[in-house]
Amino acid sequence: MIGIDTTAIRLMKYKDTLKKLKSLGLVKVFSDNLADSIGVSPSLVRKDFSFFDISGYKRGGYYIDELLEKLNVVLGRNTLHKLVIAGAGKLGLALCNYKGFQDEYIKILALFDIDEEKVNPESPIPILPAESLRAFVAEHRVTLGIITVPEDAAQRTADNMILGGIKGILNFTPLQIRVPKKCVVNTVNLELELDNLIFQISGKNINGKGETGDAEE
Amino acid sequence: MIGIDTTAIRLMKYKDTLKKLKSLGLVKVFSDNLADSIGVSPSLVRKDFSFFDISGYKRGGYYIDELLEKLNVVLGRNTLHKLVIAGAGKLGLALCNYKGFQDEYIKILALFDIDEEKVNPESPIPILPAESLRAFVAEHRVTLGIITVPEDAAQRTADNMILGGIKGILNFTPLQIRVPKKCVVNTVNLELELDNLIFQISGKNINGKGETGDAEE
DNA sequence: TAGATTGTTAATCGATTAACAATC
DNA sequence: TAGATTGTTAATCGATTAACAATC
Repeated sequence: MIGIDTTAIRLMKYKDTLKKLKSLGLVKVFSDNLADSIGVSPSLVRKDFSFFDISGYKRGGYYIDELLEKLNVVLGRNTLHKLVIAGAGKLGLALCNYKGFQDEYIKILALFDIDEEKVNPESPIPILPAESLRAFVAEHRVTLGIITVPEDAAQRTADNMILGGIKGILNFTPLQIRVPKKCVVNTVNLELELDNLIFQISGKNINGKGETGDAEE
Repeated sequence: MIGIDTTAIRLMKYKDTLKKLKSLGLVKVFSDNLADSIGVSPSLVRKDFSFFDISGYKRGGYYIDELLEKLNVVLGRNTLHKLVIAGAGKLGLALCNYKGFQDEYIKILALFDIDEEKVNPESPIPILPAESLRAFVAEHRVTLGIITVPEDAAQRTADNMILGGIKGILNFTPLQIRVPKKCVVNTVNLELELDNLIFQISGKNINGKGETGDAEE
């Protein structure tokens, strides 16, 4: 939620809608349709596409297949992304099996843990010793890493990932991780998500100053 | 990331900084200090506080203890919040043990699952059958729910939670859940977080149009 | 052709910052 | 008192929307 690019998120939502429209047999779509489906103005839809040099047909809208393909390119979904997870605790294992991460273009190669008891190279997705992280990443040219290790090991783990050649990190610790400019860290702070929920329901009960969510009647 | 109130997030960051300053022995803080620590202007810090009727002392800044207490009230951290988790899969169990959720003012009362094999009322945090969710929530006056069930059961689960009296839901399915206006749903879409990371590193490699993260050299 | 939709420029809106009077 | 910081109003900035010429 911090530093997240709102345009990219809209592109992903367009993609979702397009997939649903396609499954209904539709072939073309207008900026107006997409705008309605995700709750923005048609101008913004056109501007988003235009920004990424995706053009439609005056009077004819956009062809769904064509649009999907172009969005996939922009979103990086036309090449395979290799991924490792540091930390084979409950969260790491949960993410490893998370359905949303099973995708043609995402491959989870291994988990890593410092605890020898957890190491198991024979597991369907091997669990390897933490000290082999950097070499593994380098050898397999892994580009994405997920960090679910304890807070005090987070920065060290990130450093190793980056030395190995990882370009993007999804960080599940509440810590602010520092990386070189050429890399990206996105932090998912679950604690903050819960805090935020508590704030919102507290606000609703006490006075009108709490913010409204994405709820509807 | 969607519909999140940026002010509340800043308040939480102020709180974090304040706790750290306090642990260093500091007693007072100026809007300038807090602004630096979270990367906004001092005016915004003062405006945030002023919005919630938190006032300081001209020339004297703010007293850390006083500020922390007031922030806790605004953020709802002065009363106990009862919580249940629907779905005792890997993610549900991981969250149940998540350190960030262990807090004086948060109490996880139970998990619920439709799978009888998983049910275990004797577990430290009991795992109960899904059909008892609504009654349990009502009986214990639970106000917060976390949803980690499969997508197709998400809306039904949310409905039950709300019928039981839950006011805020943290939704881990990619589905848009509909709730009455008096309730709040925040969605943590892990799939989208990974997608977004992929977009960012793809953008960095292909052209200059990808967005930068919160990284630094 | 007439009508409809894109692509883009100008206008609006909201959030953040700068500036400054009040005052300790 | 003189100097420094708050609280708030005006200015700025960026993101979204409205409007419209181009054109299929």
